[in-house]
Amino acid sequence: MDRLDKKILRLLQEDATLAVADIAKRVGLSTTPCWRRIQKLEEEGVIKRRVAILDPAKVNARVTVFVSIRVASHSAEWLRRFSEVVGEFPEVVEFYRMSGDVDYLLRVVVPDIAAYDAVYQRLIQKIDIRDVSSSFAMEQIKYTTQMPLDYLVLDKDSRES
Amino acid sequence: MDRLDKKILRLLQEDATLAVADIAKRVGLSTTPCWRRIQKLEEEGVIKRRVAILDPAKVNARVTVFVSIRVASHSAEWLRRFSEVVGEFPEVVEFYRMSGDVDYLLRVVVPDIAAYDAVYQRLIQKIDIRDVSSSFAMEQIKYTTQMPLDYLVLDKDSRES
DNA sequence: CCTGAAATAATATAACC
DNA sequence: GGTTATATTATTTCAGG
Repeated sequence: MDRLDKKILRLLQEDATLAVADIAKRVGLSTTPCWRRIQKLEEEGVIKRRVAILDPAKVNARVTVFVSIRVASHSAEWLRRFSEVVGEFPEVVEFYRMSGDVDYLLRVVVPDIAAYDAVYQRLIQKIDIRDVSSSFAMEQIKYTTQMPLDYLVLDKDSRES
Repeated sequence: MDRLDKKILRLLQEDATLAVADIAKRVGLSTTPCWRRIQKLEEEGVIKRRVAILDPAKVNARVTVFVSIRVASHSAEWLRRFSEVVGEFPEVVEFYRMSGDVDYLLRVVVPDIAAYDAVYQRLIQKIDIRDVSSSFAMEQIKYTTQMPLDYLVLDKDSRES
């Protein structure tokens, strides 16, 4: 991964509809080698996918709730089951295992508080949780899918990881 | 927005590289009307953009930190300034104004704890914050950009909002 | 608003230096 | 890495239901 790959990634994180020829121009390459780089980045899994980003408000997903969870059990089996259950909820868009006070943190997306309560009820019914605390977001001030590329380690010989 | 638009959105949220002809087939349309629907969804802003999703680990953005912030001032001017500053940090990928105990919540993405500390220092140097609390994620168990479409309100006459 | 055909323009992909 | 073909797709147009 070198400087040019980084530039390409930056562009594709911004706008994945850019034509390869456009990207090539901006990066200072001709289209074929640029295309080959993009292929490689996809094969290596650096680029995982290309997706459409929707406007949450326009699909009635206006409210974000952060759900802090403290659990009873800490077994691997319990976590497996928990992950499975959470995976079934399309309203849960992010799910982290945390250090410290809270064991897990969920970001849940719903149209309103009532819908959140329904999700909450379904969730605690499916799985045993010791303690749940919900925090509501009033406003999403920033949201991006763009990873910071400032920490990328560049290499002359594009290695995989 | 009708049932077919919803299907289209579902597909494009999954994979934005699908050819219009493919989508059309899966949705049960021929390509021209399907293409027109996609155009319309873009014009209406339901589809905001198409982006490449990178593997955080492969671009050295392995660590997620949630930063809870309590502020000194609650003025609109302060928030404007705060938003501006936060916007300059590519490491801050999500930023919410919260209700309740915490005023703001940030999701910060960095390679490691040391890098987080550097971000933290830069941040509190640029802006006056009363209280900051950082929680580290040990593992990202789920992350998706797909909004749940179960709450979409369908209409015979595709209206804008 | 839909189907389907058909023509054109843009782009991706492949072959070759 | 570049240039030049070729194959796919997107995009537009048209006739008709």
